[in-house]
Amino acid sequence: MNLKQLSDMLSLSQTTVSRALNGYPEVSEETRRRVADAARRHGYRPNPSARRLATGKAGMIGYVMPTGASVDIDPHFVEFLSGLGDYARGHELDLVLSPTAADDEETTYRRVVANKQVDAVYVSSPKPADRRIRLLNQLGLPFIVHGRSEGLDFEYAHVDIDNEGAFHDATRLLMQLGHTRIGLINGDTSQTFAIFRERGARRALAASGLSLPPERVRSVAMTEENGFRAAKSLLEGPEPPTALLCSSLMMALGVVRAIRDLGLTLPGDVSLVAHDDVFPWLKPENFPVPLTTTRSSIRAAGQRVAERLAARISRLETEPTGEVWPVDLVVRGSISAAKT
Amino acid sequence: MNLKQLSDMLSLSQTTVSRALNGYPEVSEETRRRVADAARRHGYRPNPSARRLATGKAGMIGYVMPTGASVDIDPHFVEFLSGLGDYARGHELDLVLSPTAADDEETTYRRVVANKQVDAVYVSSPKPADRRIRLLNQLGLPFIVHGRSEGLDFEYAHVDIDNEGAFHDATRLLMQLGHTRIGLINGDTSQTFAIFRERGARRALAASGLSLPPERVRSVAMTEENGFRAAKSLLEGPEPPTALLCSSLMMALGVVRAIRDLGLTLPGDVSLVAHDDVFPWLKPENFPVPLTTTRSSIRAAGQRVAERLAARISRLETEPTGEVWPVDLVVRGSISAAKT
DNA sequence: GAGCGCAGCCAAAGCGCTTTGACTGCCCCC
DNA sequence: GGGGGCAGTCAAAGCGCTTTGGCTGCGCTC
Repeated sequence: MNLKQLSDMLSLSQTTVSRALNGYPEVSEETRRRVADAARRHGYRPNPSARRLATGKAGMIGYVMPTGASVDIDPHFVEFLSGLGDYARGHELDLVLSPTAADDEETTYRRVVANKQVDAVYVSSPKPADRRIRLLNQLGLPFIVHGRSEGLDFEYAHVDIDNEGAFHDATRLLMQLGHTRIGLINGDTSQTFAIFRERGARRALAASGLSLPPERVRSVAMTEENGFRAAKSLLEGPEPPTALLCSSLMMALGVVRAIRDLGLTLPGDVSLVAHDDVFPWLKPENFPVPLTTTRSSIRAAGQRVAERLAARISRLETEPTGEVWPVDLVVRGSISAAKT
Repeated sequence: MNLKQLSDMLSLSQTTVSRALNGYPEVSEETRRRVADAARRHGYRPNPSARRLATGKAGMIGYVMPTGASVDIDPHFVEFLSGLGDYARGHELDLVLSPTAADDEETTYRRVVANKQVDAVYVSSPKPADRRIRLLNQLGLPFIVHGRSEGLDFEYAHVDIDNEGAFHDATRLLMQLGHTRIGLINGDTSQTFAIFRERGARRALAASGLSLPPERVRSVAMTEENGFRAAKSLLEGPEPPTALLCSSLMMALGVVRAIRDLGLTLPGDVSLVAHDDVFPWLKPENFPVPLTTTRSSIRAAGQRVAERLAARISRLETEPTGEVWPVDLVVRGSISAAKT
């Protein structure tokens, strides 16, 4: 059933039927009702390809997804996706993933824009002065960044969590417990979230005249293995930290293993605070020693991003506003007072 | 730049230009070259919306993604996605995720088909007599199942691993070490992969006149927490198993924690074999005791599925053939001879 | 030299929508 | 009663491709 058949059936023009269905005002209420009725009865659904050709609107949101042999999509993505889906499901909004070589995202973005494949995109894992953001801003495609960049000379819409505040507070908490040598096992500092976290830790330490020397920081891809290695190298060094901050639960697994491996106790010898993105399949309270965490649900962020993306598409939202969510600090058993 | 402009520029008809670009034979070689040259120089790219309207082909593959408050997309998905991306990236194939309520996938599939949004879809986590497969078969949309269903009266294309064989072999190995009471901590048996695994274990035991009584089996969502609970309840029961089979590394984390929690040793008191889907961020060799695993890369499966999907779209592949991959058995430290 | 086949090209008809611009009554006002 | 305004409707022109069904002219055959 297409528009023509429907309009013939109703002895109306395609114009009128189209307008009736799309809520244009210049259609009488009665006609509108007749049309809506008939459309429902016959299960008429406008053909999206045709509509897209005519309007240029795709009814989809996009994500340019870096892939490649050396690229691992990380499991955070799936949580974000769950959130996106939570919202999109109710709105018949589909998501288009465009795989791209990690070193050539620009081409893919341009293709996506040129093809009018999607009405908006979201950008994840921003870096400082992120080129993708600059590009999208310039191309004029609506977008929302999950996270924040830095050093861009324009505003852009984003949803982020207060990474700096979270790690500041976590660090201060450790300091209140008497820790002065605090190590940071961070994600890759080419990404802003990691930079902010480090900054937060540093700021808290500085407030008491302490510092976070480079040798007490590790910035690595957030895997169990890297967590293990980082913790081990930190704890085996001279003047080992008495407390560790860790940017992900996956790394925390490795950290805990390293602590045990070295015959140390948690939290007796080493206190640990990790960041928890709230995975259903790995919970900080279920660690051998329940983990104190800074907590923020990535899934919730996904929902919000989807919601705002939809708002931008329909022009309900136009300002390039950022929002930054506070992060919970959840105290559990993995921290204790520093030995004196 | 659109077709008309390009053809005007070349003083050719749109027909000829279109045919030249799409490799039709009734175009002279010289013309074809001229056209190709001009197209490249001016960066002409056919508008996919128009093409799709004209041909009905979308140039995308789809996935109907269950979501909802009570649905957790699991991290295996992201690995599969990586694989899909590995292939798709080189072929400008995009992936459309259509979020759906978990209890109403059919509507979404029908919508996707009616809208001609995608040229093919893949189906994951099949159940016995899976309705989605039946539906797709009936609707005539090309598809590939990652995994297998059972009890369907028609053939369909799929890529699966030999779950039964894997767990059979793992079980046999444990039996060769003298274990007779073997427990199974499985995924949700509403899914065929879990059914096959259980069957494999059962078959191996039966071969020696042993059995796998229901009280020695747990079938749960594959989270760390569930692994912990399952292992604990198995090991605390009467006649506890001396060896455990476990369907995922995430659960294995919980299993290991339970073993420790009970003051048991791995592999002294309990041997453990887990299935490893090959995550970059959690590796069996990095467990406190390196894990013996049945191993198969989900990412590789994703690549293969994408490849075959593309082949089906272009009608290079038409037979509903299934392929079943053998699974590696990788022996590491988590198993030992049963105490006598 | 009539007739045929074929290579190469083209005009035009879709594909199924949206949107522009115009038209028809009808009411109302002066 | 002529004219302006407005509500409601419509025909037709896109959107940018693909594909159908010719058409032309050349070389060949008998």
